[in-house]
Amino acid sequence: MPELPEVETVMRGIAPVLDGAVIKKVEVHRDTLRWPIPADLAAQLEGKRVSALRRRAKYILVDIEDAPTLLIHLGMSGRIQVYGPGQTRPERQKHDHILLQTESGGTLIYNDPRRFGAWLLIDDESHPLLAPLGPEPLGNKFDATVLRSGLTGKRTPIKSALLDQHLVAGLGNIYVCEALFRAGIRPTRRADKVKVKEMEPLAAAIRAVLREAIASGGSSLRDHVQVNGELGYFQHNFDVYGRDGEVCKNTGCGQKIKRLVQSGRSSFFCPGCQP
DNA sequence: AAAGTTGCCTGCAAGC
DNA sequence: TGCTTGCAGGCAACTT
Repeated sequence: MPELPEVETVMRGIAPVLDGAVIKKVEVHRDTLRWPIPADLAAQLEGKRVSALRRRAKYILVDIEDAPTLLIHLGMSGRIQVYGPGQTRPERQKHDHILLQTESGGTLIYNDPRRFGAWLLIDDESHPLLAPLGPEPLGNKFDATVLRSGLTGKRTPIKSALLDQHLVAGLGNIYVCEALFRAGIRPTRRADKVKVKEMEPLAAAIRAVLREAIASGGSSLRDHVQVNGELGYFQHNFDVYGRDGEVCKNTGCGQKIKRLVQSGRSSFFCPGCQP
């Protein structure tokens, strides 16, 4: 379920239970996700207080007092559910790999059928997973200039270039398609052929698509202590993603959305609006 | 039952 | 020619 907006939504959703909480118990029921879960995870976290929750690209970072930072990635199918002190949580389900309990009676459950996710302990952002990441698209270091320099000389399709987390961090397959639609750029165009005057609209489209997705995901969670990552995507209706054969939403266009495969991933675009 | 939101790694090709 | 870099494809494991 996770691109940047979904990860942001999950992070906000777990904050009420985790932020400032003291971790009482950590149960690990699998030794490996994408990578081995640190054998000393429980020992490192138990008895420590969570000092902050952050997001970097598609990673959730849980800062712990007097301990390494917990890095969580949801991969393709990672989900997190949290239960407040008063709530009874269900029996452990299939693919519930990690359970975390707080002193105040909160519970966090990590479920991940495909196990492409990650739970790691890191010292700081110089960690090899984080250091090479590009700027946050919603931060002040991302703009048209970043795009321009990042796309120069790239013969790969613009779609692939934007999926590269080293150019800009946090975009995935869905929101790249959505952003390119808004910017009126066909996903197959060579990255270095995207014009300079298209950079600003593209940067703006990326920011807008992500902001709106966060807003819609966040609102769906407002009254839920339970975090369900699916809400982010579920509540959002996309302009092109998954709409192969359906009519373009732009007024007066009337053309049908097309699907194609680039580097093994589906792309969706409007032939009329994305020349 | 084909396709799926993730990212790392490989092997090959292009370019200098 | 040999090195570096970049890119397309494969893969991980399971659900719908």
